[in-house]
Formats: sequence, C-alpha cells, structure tokens
Amino acid sequence: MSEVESRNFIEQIIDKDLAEGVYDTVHTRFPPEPNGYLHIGHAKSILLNYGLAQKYHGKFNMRFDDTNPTKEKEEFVESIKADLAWLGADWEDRLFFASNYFDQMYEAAVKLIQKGKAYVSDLSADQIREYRGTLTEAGKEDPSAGRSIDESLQLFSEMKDGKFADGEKVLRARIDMASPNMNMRDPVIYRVAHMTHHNTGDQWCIYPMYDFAHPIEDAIEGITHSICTLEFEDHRPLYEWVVRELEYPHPPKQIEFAKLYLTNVVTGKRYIKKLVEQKIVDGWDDPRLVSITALRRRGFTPESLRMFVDLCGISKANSSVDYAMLEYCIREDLKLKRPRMMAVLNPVKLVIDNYPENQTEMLTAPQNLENEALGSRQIPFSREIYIEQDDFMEEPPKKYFRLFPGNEVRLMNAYFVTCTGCVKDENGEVVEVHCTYDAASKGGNSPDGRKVKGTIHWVPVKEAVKAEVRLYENIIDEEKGVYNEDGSLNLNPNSLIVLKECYMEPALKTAEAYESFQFVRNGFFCVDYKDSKEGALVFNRIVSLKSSFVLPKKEE
RNA sequence: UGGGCUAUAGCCAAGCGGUAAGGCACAGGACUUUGACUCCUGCAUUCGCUGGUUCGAAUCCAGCUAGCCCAGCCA
Repeated sequence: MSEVESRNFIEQIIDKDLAEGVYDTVHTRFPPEPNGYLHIGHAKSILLNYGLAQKYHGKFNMRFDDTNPTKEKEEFVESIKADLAWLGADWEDRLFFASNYFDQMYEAAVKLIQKGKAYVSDLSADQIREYRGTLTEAGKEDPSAGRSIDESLQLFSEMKDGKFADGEKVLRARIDMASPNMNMRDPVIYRVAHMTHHNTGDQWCIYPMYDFAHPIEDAIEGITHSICTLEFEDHRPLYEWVVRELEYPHPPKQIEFAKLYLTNVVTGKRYIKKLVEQKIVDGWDDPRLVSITALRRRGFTPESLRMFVDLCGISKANSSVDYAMLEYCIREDLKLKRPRMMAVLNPVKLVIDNYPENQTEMLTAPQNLENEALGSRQIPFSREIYIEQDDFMEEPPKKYFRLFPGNEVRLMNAYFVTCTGCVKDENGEVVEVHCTYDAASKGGNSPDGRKVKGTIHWVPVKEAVKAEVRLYENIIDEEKGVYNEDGSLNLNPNSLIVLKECYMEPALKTAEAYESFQFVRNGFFCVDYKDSKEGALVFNRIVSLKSSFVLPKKEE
C-alpha cells in the first residue's frame, strides 16, 4: 500500500541540489531554435521542463535559441508558441529570445578576450578543421593564438563593425588543443555572418555559437537546471568552462537525458523537414507525421500526450518507444470524454423486411454509454441501413456471434434483428442482407429479457453522411527501418490507398468543419476539428486498421 | 588504451547491498448495448558477459562485450 513515488534521475539531482543548498529554487526552460515545427520528441522536453517547474514550484521559461540567422524564421516561432500553449506549458510572462542578449554576449566575449581566454583567429574553416586534429590525434595550436589581447580586442571590434567578410575571422576560446574532448579544442565562439536576423534585423553581422551563447542565456535568466539531450554530454565541460570564466555567481547546471524515439516512425526535426520540403507530405500538419500540429489535427489531446510522456519516463538509455503506447494514451484519454458515434467503413446494405416502408423514426442514443454527462443524440432509423461487411457471414465460424442466417443480434441503440438470408450478385458477392426486427426491442432491449451475443453498429442508408475516405499508413517501414544506409529516407510511395466509401451517422453532418478522421485502433475512430480545441469524436469498433488513419474529402 | 555515455522481459522503465515495482504489448478467463471498455489471471529463478568482494550483489570492484554520441564558422 505504501507506494513510494519513484523519482527520475533528474528529480533526484534536483532533490540533492535543493537539499545541499546548491540552489534554493528550480528554474527550467525550453529553448528551441525556430527552424522548424515541434514534434512528439519536443513534447517530451517541454513537458519535462514545465513539469519540473510545476512540481518544485519553480519557474519555466520559453526561450528561442535564435543565434543562427541562416536557419530561423518567424513562421516557426509562431508555430512553436502555439504548440506550447496547446500543450499547456505556460511560460507566463517569460518569453525570451537569445537574440535579445546579443549585447551581453558581445560583452562576455570581450571579457574573455581581456582575460586572455579568447582570441581572434585568421584561420579559414578548412584550416581550423585541419588544426583541430582527429579523434585520436591532438590538435595543433592556432597560429593566431599568440596574438595580443589588445589586437584581438581590436579585431573583434572590427568583426562586429563589419570589416570582415563571412568566414574571414572567428573568435575562439583558448582552452586546450590537445583535449581528448573535441569540443574543448579552442572552440569557435563567434562567427561573422552578414545576414538579416528575424529578430535583430541587420544590427549584427557577428553571431555567437551555441556552446558560448547557451550557458550565457541560461545564466542571464537565472536557470538552475538546463536540461538537454544526450548528444550534448560532451559539451558540458565547455558549458561549465563558459559559466566559470564569465564568473556567474549562481551558474546553471546542464543535465542530459535521452531523446524520445518512436519505433518505425520518422521523428527528428530535420527528417520531418525533409518530408515537408520535398512535398512528400502535405505540410507540417500532415497527419502522417508526428509533429505536434499533426498529432493535434489527428485528434490527439494535450492530455494524451502528457500521459504518453509520463509513461515513457526519463532516462539516459537510448530507446525507442512502441507506437502502441501512443495509441493507448489517446484511447485512454478519449474513451470517456468524447461522444461515440457510428460509422461504417465497408458497407453492405441490411434490409429489415418487416419494417414499414417509407417509415423513419428517430431513436435516442447516449453519446457515450459510459458517460451519461455527455447526453444523448437522435439517429434516424428506417428499413434500410448499412452495416459492416464483416458483421455478416453466410457461413459463420465457431464463436462468431454477429449476423448469420437464423441468428439474432442487436443493432446498437436500435432493435434486435434476426437474419433471414442474403442476396448475392452474379459473382457470389453479398450485396444485401435481409432480416426481420422485433418491434418490442426498441432501444436495444427485449421486454422478455432474452439476450443476444452480438451487437453491431449501423447507419441509415438515406440519411448517412457519405464521405470518400483515404487511408494512409504512417510514414514507416517496419522491415528495413526508416532510413537507408546512406541516411536518406526509406519511404513507401504507396502509402496512400483510396477506399471507396464510408458512411457516417448524420449527427456528424453538423460538424461542418471536420477536416480529418483518424482511426486510433481497436475501435476508435476520431474526427478532429482543425480549428477547434474540442478534441475528437470517438467511434466505437470500426475496423481494425493498424496504425492508420483516414482523411475524408470535405463534402461540397 | 582517443574521449563521453548507456546496457533490467517483445517495448518503455523502477530499483541505489537484504533476495526483480509499474505501464504498453501479448495470452487465458469473467462481464458487456459492439469481440471494445472494465475486471481478474498469466507473462525475467534473473538484471549484456566473466571473474572478485560479501552471510548476502541488478546494486560494490576488476576485466571484457555490444550500442549510441563527438573531428559545423549548426543547435
């Protein structure tokens, strides 16, 4: 009974820091570069950082790490803000841009030069690479390393003033050209780039490098725990070097955790970007992607993603989470929350022979049987309805308890019907199933108390909303993996299949704005309203299409 | 002998010297206005491997093995 709440390794570090008085508060941040849309992996980072701030009653900052004008765009800062807001990560009034710290970064660089810890180099990019050495051989000292402090100061100032072309001069930190850690071999910390910045315009022509800028950004904002992904582990010594040399009184601490990968799904901003730019998908919100905007469009809720991230956990082990876990989370979140509607994907007509012709009655059905609070809806019912093809079998196997000649089943929310037979075309395909109904069983219960083993869904032929449905597969390749050996994407060009028709119950007609449908698996089928925060409608037991979804053509 | 990191079930993941949590997936059963949901039940004699220390090791030590990351004027 005494459940000890387990803490992930980051929380353990924080607990220790707090206990030892290293910090007396927790202040985290999410620092994306605005060079693309966020995806499920970022959600993990966002929710981790935001969650820690919440848990420790600390603060959470939103910060754009926009130190490289060649890659950044305003479109991306807007989408990122929208995604965080949607996820519920509230940065309150703390929205920052690294580019707003350029003055302070410049001063910091000057300080390093004055301390003899940085120098302006004349080497070209190629030369710097050569001088850097290799993984197994030490690097060589930069010929400019001996330059006087005053000369570096002068040159750095001229860099700022635009006296040099791109690549002509850089500022390097003076650390150790023989370090086994490549990042410590006199890393470049400022480069010249004559380029208009999305935020600072043409004010600057020199820009700080990540390794130099990031610790400064964190220190300026009073970040305590600067959480990033594993590939930055080797950068931590440099991060610590920067905050130490710049003599920040309460330096932030970098902590790394493993990125989130989903099995057989394209995660990774640069790969998603490639798909978008090559127009292999329709855009950043193409439902085949796991970008946050795409997931939202597919009907995922912020709650479902939060649950997912929680279930995945935080560790330092590279791992790939099963896609089924994501599906589980959205099912779990929606199953009680949303109405459950009926839709038929592979229709066959069911004729109720003893039901009056030309009669239509309205039946009342609960929106969600397990959640009365959602109320009820009306569904028209008449002599001809559509049912799922596989809900009828002329010769049923054992344990099949849906429709077959002589068997009685319940039409969900409607009547008991007993199958009397079927009509086949010249090819032997079933084109019509026939049955009789028990008028006393209206609503789906028989007054004599007899039970049926099967219940099937249906839609009325006349009033059904017809949609052309496109089925897609996720951008995955289960056999060979997502990437080819040369790093290119391994895609299935036939990932689009056209389904003939889909019929939905008429209640959906009022949902004018529906843009996409998603099948979540094992009985859930969602309709997402692109511009609504409503989330999705949930259908019950549609068809078992694994990890795929459908997009209906909007009715004209 | 470049450096750094990681290794617990099909997939995540707790565990921090006292005898392997939990979730996903999967399988069986009960229930059911959908075969879903819900509810039960099952699912690592063993923690990458080999030694060592210890009354006792997934946990400590040593040596191996495998995987990931690093040679951008990207982040």
